[in-house]
Amino acid sequence: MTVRTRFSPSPTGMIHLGNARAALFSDLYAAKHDGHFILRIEDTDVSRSEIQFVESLQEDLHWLQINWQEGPGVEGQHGPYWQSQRQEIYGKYYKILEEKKLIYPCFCTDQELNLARKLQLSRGQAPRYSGTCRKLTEAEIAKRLSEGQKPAWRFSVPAHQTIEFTDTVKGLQQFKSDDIGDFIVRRADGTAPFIFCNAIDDAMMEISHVLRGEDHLANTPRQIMLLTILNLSIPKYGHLSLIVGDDGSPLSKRHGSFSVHEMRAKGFLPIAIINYLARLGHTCDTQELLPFAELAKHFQLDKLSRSPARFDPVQLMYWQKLAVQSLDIPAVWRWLGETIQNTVPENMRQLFAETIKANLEFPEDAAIWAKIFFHENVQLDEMEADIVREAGEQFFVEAELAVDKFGMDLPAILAEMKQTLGVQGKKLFMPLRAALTGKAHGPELAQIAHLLGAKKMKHRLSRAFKLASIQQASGTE
RNA sequence: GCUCCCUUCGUCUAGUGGUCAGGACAUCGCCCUCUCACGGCGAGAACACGAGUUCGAAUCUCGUAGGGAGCGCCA
Repeated sequence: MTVRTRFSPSPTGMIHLGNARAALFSDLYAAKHDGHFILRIEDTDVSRSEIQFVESLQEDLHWLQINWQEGPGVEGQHGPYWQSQRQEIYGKYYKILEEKKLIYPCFCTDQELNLARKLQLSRGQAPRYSGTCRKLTEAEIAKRLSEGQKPAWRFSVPAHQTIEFTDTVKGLQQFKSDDIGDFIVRRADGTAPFIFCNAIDDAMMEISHVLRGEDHLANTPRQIMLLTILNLSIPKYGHLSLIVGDDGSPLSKRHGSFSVHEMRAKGFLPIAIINYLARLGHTCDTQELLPFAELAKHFQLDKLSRSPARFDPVQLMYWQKLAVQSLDIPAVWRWLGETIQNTVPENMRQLFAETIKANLEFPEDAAIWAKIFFHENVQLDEMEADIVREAGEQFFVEAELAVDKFGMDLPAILAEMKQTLGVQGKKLFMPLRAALTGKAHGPELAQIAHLLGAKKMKHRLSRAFKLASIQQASGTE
């Protein structure tokens, strides 16, 4: 059997980490089995769908390296891949259902429905369509239609049945049809709602495996009923447990920014995100940072966890660090982005990227170093100023002399200062580091020296000298 | 309220009747080292609770508690 999976977002917002995970898993599964991954845009809710979201969604997916073999921009055998363009397909099935008397028109208004729901809820019952319009006679229906009322159509859920299926993640599932109310399969305006078109499209597109959020679990028996009655093929369904925030509640803006778009803007690397996601609620038998193709090889449906997983930003950062370190220098340079690139002199690019790479998590970290290296002065914080004062005037006198003598050759400078001052180790390096960079921590000093150049080094050392002498003057009072 | 799903270190998880309950991230300590990071070594840290089945239960059964989802002319 050819594996065909799909991701079917509705373009009502930016793509989220949870969505991205469902898409990723679907793609990984297809890739693992040399199948097709299909992107289908479920834009049937015209009022909420926006074209801009369709575009950003595709962009985000591509950025994550989630690529579809059929879908928008990649036409295939089973198009169109926009649900809004598939409405006539559904018409055919409405006809069959109507002929078989499996659906009926419902004239109930929103108010009536809401009232009934509230009543049932207050009585401790599950809110379910009561079946008012199911009992309508032909004559009554004809009368209402002639009055110009526009009905929605509901599926007559059969009584006393058990719908069974084996979820590829959660195992055997059983639902009683008596727990399921007659649901709408066709809106009053003639369009098909999710439950219907999603199932029909999966069948039409010959989807073999559906991986979707657990929130769809209860929809599954309905869709199976429909497909069974229409004699269409039923995909294997697997329901992914949801991702929750660190407090166990559903992931939301409260927990930070988790739209793929924002993560991208922040500087997350796609490889970091997909490696993290592939190990969230899924066991991967290796701990290495893997490219997409490798991730696909290691993806297994039976390694999917049944329990909800917490999103852990710290663990994500681990993958981000690995991902950054795995980048080669040209890739680091590109990743830094234009703003930072513009602050680094052309001939310094290679050295700059090499020097700070190990200290980077995001491009914004590089911005700090670019400022330190290429702006005129550095600002010392209290701790760094203390280090400078403690070293004393003489330290910086000697340092300046050494720079005069050896330029930016730091090993030589250090050797000289070791001689003249008789200090070494931390006492030698820290004051220099503080004076030159304004920070107690950072990359290799020898490379920093080359980034700064002798002139800037002298300038900063003389400023450090002044700082140290003020301290000495006041200290002798 | 009803239906369904879930419950192993702080987090992600391995584990399918007999394990010193394993790994990763995080934390802490040591080493490496001019600092941070990297790397190496090590430590602390978990079977939600209660019954039952069994010679033996994280593993099977039933309850309880807690968390989540669904119950739309949204998807």
